[in-house]
Amino acid sequence: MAGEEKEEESLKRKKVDNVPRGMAWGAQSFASARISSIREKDPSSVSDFGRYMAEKRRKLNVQYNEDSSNKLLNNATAAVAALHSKEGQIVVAEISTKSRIFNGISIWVDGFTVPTHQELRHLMLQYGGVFENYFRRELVTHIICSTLPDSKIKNPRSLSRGLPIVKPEWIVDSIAAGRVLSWAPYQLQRIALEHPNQRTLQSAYLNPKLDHCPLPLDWRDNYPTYSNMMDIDLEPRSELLALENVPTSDNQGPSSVQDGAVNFTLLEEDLKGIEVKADECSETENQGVLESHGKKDSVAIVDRSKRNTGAGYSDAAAAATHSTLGDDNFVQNYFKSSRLHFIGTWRNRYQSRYGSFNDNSEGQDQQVFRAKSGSDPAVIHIDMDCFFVAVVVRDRPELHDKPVAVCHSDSVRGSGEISSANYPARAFGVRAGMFVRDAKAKCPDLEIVPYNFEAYEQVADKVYNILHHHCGRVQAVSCDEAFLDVTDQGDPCQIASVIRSQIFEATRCTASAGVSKNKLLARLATRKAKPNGLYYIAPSEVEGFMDELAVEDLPGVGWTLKEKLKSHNLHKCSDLLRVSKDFLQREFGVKTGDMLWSYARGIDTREVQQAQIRKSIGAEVNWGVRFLVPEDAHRFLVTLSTEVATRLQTAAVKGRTITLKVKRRKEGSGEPSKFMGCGVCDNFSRSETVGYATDSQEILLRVAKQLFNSFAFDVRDVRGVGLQVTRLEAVGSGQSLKGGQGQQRALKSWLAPEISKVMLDESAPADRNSGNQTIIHRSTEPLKTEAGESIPVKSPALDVPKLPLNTSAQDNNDLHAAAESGMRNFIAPDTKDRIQVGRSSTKAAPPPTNLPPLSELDPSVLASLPPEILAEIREVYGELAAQPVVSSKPAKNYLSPVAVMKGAHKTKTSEVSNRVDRREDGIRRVLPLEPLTERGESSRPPSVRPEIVALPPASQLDPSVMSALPLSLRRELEQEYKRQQVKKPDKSTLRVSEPEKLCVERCSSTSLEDLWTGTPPKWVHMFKESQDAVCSTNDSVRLGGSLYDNACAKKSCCQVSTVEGC
DNA sequence: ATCCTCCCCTAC
DNA sequence: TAAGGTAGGGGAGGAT
Ligand SMILES: Nc1ccn([C@H]2C[C@H](O)[C@@H](COP(=O)(O)OP(=O)(O)OP(=O)(O)O)O2)c(=O)n1
Ligand SMILES: [Mg+2]
Ligand SMILES: [Mg+2]
Repeated sequence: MAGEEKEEESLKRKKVDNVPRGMAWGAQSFASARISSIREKDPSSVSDFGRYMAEKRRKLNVQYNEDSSNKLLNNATAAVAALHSKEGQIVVAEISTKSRIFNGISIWVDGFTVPTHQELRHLMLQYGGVFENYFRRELVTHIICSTLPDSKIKNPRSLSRGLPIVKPEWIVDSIAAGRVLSWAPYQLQRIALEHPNQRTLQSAYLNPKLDHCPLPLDWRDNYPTYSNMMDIDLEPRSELLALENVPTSDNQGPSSVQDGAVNFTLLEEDLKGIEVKADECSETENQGVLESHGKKDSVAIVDRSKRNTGAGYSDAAAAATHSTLGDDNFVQNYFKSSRLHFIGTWRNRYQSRYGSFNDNSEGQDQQVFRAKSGSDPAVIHIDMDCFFVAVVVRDRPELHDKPVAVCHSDSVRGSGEISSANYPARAFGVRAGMFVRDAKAKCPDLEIVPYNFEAYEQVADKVYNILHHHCGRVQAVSCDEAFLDVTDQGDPCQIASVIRSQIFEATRCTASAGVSKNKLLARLATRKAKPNGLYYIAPSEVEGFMDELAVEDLPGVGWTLKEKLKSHNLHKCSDLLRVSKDFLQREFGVKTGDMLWSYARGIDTREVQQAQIRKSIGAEVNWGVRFLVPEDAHRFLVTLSTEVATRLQTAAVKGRTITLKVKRRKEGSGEPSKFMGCGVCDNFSRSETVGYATDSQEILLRVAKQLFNSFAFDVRDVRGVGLQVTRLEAVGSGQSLKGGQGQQRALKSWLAPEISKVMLDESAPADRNSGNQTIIHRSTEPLKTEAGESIPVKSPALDVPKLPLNTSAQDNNDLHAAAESGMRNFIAPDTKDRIQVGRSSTKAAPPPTNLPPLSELDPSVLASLPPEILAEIREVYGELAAQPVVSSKPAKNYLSPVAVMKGAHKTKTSEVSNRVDRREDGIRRVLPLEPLTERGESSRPPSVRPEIVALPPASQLDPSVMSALPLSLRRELEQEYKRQQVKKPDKSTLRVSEPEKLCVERCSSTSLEDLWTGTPPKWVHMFKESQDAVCSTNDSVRLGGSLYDNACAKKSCCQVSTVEGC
């Protein structure tokens, strides 16, 4: 165990910098600055600005509301579905476009509620409202709270400064009523009044100062010293006390919010020097809430985990209560307390508020103008000093000279990580990322303070309001850090100085600032300025400044690159001047080499970018991940896919490529040194590209399961799982499809096998321990394709051929649709996830009577269909059904990654991604597919990509299937078969996976007409049932896994990351 | 050449 | 106990 830890420690990459630096020249005392300077500057513009920003944001019908850290997840979609189940998709579609009843309403949910956080979040999202994860007075219009004890609000209305505190039934009832009901009857306060005892308690919690301090109130008069703040610290508080001192009218509520002015009152108030004493919420109170939730959640699981425990898990007790095994809402509860999740999602929350303002849409004219403008470019970099510590410590004056760090754990033996250390602590060598036990070893008197994420959020908000007041070009780097392009705005140092002063006055936290001519130098200057300073690097000083720096001081040079440079005897920036750019590019890559060469000279051409289009959305958990049986992993994937789907929906984007990342305990490594950590792991990732951008949880889950199973790992070794979606497209941004021949072919090819697929899935009920399960349902004869190829029967991989074909977005403007779709499983699983379809609704032509009602087609399923198919569906159903997208590239074979990995076909696309799998001999690792592998290798040149033909062999197509199809489709289908028959058989033409054959067979034995009966049609039900089958693990898969492991062990060339941690 | 895919690296 | 996430940049190598 000790050795294990050593290994981890040695593997851990640590960055050792952040050495405290001396006060910089140009540093200015914040005390000398006056907040009033802003007000004096242009009071009206401030107010105009606030209103403008609010209006901008209000216009954003896209709400980012990233991250579901506060929510319970499990029943979320169920609740939504329950509300909608009767309406069906079309109705929901109408809701999404016409019934944005919560437009302008932004809720924050306090404590445990019914519906849960997650459910409320979904509801708000669906009905045009906003769900805030972190409370901020200026953003929230209503606080939702079920019960008083949970809320810990003792005088809700008073402490919330007029924000209504409303029971969640208000949300539910309003949706049911189709309009926003008055929240008054739902006020929580009424409950309070009905319970005198509680009311008495409430008054005890009242902050007298809040009641007696007339507003506006200049906090400087009341909090000139830290000693005054102590009062606050001693008072009982709740998270609801995170208030702004915003004067509120009695009738504040939705209406006053919707005028758009309320959201940025903070700025105005700040600029007037107003601060509320109760500004900061007590982290202890927050913790209490979190803990109570955690307990509640844990209780439910402990039983189950006990049932599971005992399978040799060395830390079973801990796992039972602190891992995926012991918490059905592990993902959300974990994120709720994760600092890295907080800072990782912060930017999205920021974008949701400033996004439309920061649209970066500077015309080229402007850019050219700026480029040519005579004045020197000026960039300010602002970074809060030891941010997390500073925010918490401002109310703990007794700590402010002592070494303090933020950490979950305060144990000398703890493995909690230091999030931030103040400068006294850094003098002892304490650094962010360190284990607290190591920090305490360096600094025995280190004081540990807990996190207060809502306060960080709030302070960051104030800071950015100030930044935006001074500069129209603000690039948010993180919650405590930003670049400002202040070219042509006067003395940049003066601006930076004022900003620093205002930040301190508004937040009582110090910021440091760097000023220079580009981002690189500004950032380096900030480093020099810290703490609480300002540093300016004049053009003439650049050279001398850079020479002093070590290479790792350059942004972008981390541990790895530093080591590489070191191996070339390049230690300092001045060393980099000695070598040619050619050399650097040869050695480190073109861009990296150029970066090194330029940065070493202080050259940085990057612009201050206000916003950037997101390219990926994902969530991962590498802490507390412990599975005993595949079902554990499955349940985890449900929550993970729900999380990612929610993020996609919240961001109003869909994506096509779904990537699953898995961390697996490295062979021979024991328990991680970090409690519940992932330890030393190998990293794996595999991706699948679906035919059409999706944000559907069902599809994400399906793919995730498939990918996960394809690894065939022993789930007990899995230590981390991540799910990411890329190739994002904005919802509604797709191009229209035009009708075409190919599209009709596509639809046929979709529908026919689809039915079959449904049958198959239904025939393979989930049974995770049944290794024979899949085989039972298979023919023992290889499936003969039209091309005469046979497909091996026993591939476990073929058990999960769920995905639509990978098609490339390359021909985005080429609307011709080649009919190369494969098997599609995507038939409406149920009535969830309907939002998006409605968006594109125009006028829906009445569907042909012999088609299933559109309401039975799952929009999320539709969303994943290839564009050509969608186009055809749309032709039939009208615009409502189809989101346009174009893709006509030949699809990759529709085989599961396992099959692919085994060499079922050799195109690169199908190769699965992680490096371990990529070894040349990787093909041979998995025995079950050996026959196919060999055949595939020998009979097909690598360059030949198997063309996918979704149609099963005509001989196996049950006539009843055809008759069940709409006439027009049937005709097309028949034509298609005819055409294929005529066509010269191409051996790569038809690669029907085994399940497809099965499907066809099963179809034959079933009354196909029946499939279309009922509401929803039977096949919808079948499809639903099929989902679990997807994830079933069987012995065959296991076998593959062990073989894989062996092969992997043999491979010494695996470029697998074995670093503990991330 | 250029694009795409699968990663690693970096920063907060 | 403890909450090791997130997203972009870019290199390597294959496909086109
Ligand atoms: N490994 C890390 C790095 C940062 N953070 C969080 C805590 C920090 O307070 C905040 C901002 O990061 P900074 O790099 O700006 O660090 P600080 O603000 O704490 O210190 P400095 O004064 O050096 O900026 O992000 C974290 O939790 N873990
Ligand atoms: Mg900082
Ligand atoms: Mg920072």
